[in-house]
Amino acid sequence: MFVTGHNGPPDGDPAAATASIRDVASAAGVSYQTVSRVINNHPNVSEKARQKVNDAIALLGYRPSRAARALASGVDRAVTVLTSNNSLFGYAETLGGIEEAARAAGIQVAIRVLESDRADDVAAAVEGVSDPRSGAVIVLAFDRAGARALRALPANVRSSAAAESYLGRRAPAADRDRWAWFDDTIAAEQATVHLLELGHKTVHHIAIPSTTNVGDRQRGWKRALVSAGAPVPEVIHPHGWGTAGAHQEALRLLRDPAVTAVLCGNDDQALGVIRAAHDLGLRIPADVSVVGFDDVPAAGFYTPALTTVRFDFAGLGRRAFDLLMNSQAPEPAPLEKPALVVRESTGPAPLRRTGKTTSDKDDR
Amino acid sequence: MFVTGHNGPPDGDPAAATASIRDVASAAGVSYQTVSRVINNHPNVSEKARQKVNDAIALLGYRPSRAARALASGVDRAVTVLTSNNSLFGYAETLGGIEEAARAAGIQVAIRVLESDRADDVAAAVEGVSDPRSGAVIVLAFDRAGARALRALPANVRSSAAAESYLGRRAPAADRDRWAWFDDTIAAEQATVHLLELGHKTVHHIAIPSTTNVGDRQRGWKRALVSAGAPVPEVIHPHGWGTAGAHQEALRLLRDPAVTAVLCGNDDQALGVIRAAHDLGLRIPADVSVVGFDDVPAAGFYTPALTTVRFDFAGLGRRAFDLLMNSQAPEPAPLEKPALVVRESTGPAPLRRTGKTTSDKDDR
DNA sequence: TCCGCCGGTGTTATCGCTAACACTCTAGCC
DNA sequence: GGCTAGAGTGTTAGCGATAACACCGGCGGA
Repeated sequence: MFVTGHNGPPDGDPAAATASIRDVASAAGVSYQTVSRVINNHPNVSEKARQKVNDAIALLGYRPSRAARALASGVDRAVTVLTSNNSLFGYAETLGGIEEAARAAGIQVAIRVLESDRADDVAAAVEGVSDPRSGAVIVLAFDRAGARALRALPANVRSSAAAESYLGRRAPAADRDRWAWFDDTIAAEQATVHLLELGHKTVHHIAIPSTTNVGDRQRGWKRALVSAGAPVPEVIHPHGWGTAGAHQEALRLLRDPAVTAVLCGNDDQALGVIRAAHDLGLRIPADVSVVGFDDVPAAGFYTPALTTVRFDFAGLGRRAFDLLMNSQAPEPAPLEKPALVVRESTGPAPLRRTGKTTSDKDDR
Repeated sequence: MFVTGHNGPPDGDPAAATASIRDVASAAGVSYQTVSRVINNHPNVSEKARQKVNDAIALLGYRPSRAARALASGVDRAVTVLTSNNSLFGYAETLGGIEEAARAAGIQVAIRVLESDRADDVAAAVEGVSDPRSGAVIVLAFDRAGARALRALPANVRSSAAAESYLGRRAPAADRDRWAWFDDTIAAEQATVHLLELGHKTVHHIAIPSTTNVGDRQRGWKRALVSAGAPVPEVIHPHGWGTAGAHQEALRLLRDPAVTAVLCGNDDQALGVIRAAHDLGLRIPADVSVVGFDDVPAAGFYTPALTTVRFDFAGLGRRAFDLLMNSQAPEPAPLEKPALVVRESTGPAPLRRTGKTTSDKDDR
């Protein structure tokens, strides 16, 4: 059926073969360069020719070869997302946002996961995506591994970053355009203020592993405390991002009757705290208030329903993609501001905390 | 520095350019075909030549061009994962398993999400991945959209499928080798038996949207009931996979004092049921037992901790990849069997259910 | 001793497309 | 009327690799 190419199936059924640009050209009665112009939307093509070519394309079921395109132009129309744990809600949603935007733009999305934040793993991942011919890269810099990868990325690969807060303080101004991020500090501050306004003397903070030594959430939390004249307790750093670590730490933390409000680094941690409170016989929010971050879909159905900060992760992903492709655009893709969602897990500070721990004075 | 190619940066800094196979060849003093043989592990290359070529590769920082390879060989070393909702735990984990296996094999992973199970969306997605030159495809057939896409996939694209149960009953035997799946029926049966053995007269079932009219979980659940001589209640079909739909349905279902055990289609739904029980003043497991599916990381920290069926999703992903690439291998990648994890949400059947609904006789 | 096989290597022809340049023709200008 | 500008199209030369084939030498068997 088609004369060019090795696109035909190895055995028989020539109908399944793929048409090349030349087949289209001869069917349309133009040179194959004109076909190339049409599929690339070049301006200087007569309407008549464009029509003929498009008809031929439809007739033959022609599909441009990504490989040939990439080879001839020197760069693939693709973006690789570098991420460390794509099962976490925020990561998965961000990836989804990127994919959505990329799909609309006709650009392929590849993924590459970072095994850990160890130097060799980061280096291997960066090496795997550092070929500028393979297209652009978006780094999910929510954690240390991502932040390191981003730093290690060679300057000659087009890239942008999605992060929960701006990590490029020391970067030149021009580089800022490569970042999509939330104002994490203000979000944390608002959540803390919410608790303070409920009458809590202070707010304890269980943190997620940060990209930096002092995360921006921690900064906002501290700012709220200081400006309210509240004491600033030591930050708790459980192991990892998960529920288990926070649960374990909370089991110790909540024994202290002075602890009446806990701001957690994410919803999973908050769930661990809720469970720890339950284990200790404490009521939420009567004895202790809990706030999370992220607003995972299940958060509204926890018992009690979780007060948390909602992030527009999908929007973040779309914006990161947008920054990559249309840095010229007057306005990058819109991004909802983080918003505190008040549910059941926060309430007025208790006059006096109840629960069995009040009587349990055996712990130090 | 390098003489061939347009790989150099547009302006200056030739050191950043990319070496081509020819540069390597001349540096090693061999023909570029020999270089090709070395990077493709062809057998007939002398150890000496191989050594020289590898040295030159390291020296020049040579990296093969994926595009050129794909163009010349006719097929890209890539696999595209077709998935409908990559934020759900099982999907994300499976994707992670695929990525892990693909990374080890040096194969790129791309993703393409299915917007919905509407015919046009499915067709568009399938169209987007049906170019055999773009590499293989793995379909996540956990839902109707995935199952439809898999059916619509042309025979000439290499593909495999990951599913929660085997959907290819009517497929020819050879096609079965393309499937990675769990024995969902047995898993559901075991979970149901667990509840029956606790003394529950029957088990109600809240289902997730199935790929087929009668899901395999439903089949296993029914089998257990029938063989125990227990009545088979009508299956509840909430809207979607989420917590909200299950919560809403459970609010109605649990009003019936005869309902003492609920088997949910996934952990999110189970959370909705737990919350509904709480809303109705019912205790779990004293009044009603709840079982989920998936064992999401948070399940062990719900209040009460959820009894659920654990699935090895990452293993499923690895196996799906394995089936695609090494169908020759004597043994596909190992896959853990689904396993019931008993925690706090299941307990002996109540003699008589308590809770305010017992007195609330206003509902029909 | 001659032949043929085969390990090891080089040569040639594509793969399907884009980019740069060349060419033709018409319209608009002085 | 001659000239130029520019729209519209065709021609040519790669992009960086793979595959098929050709070639060359040494070895073992007849």
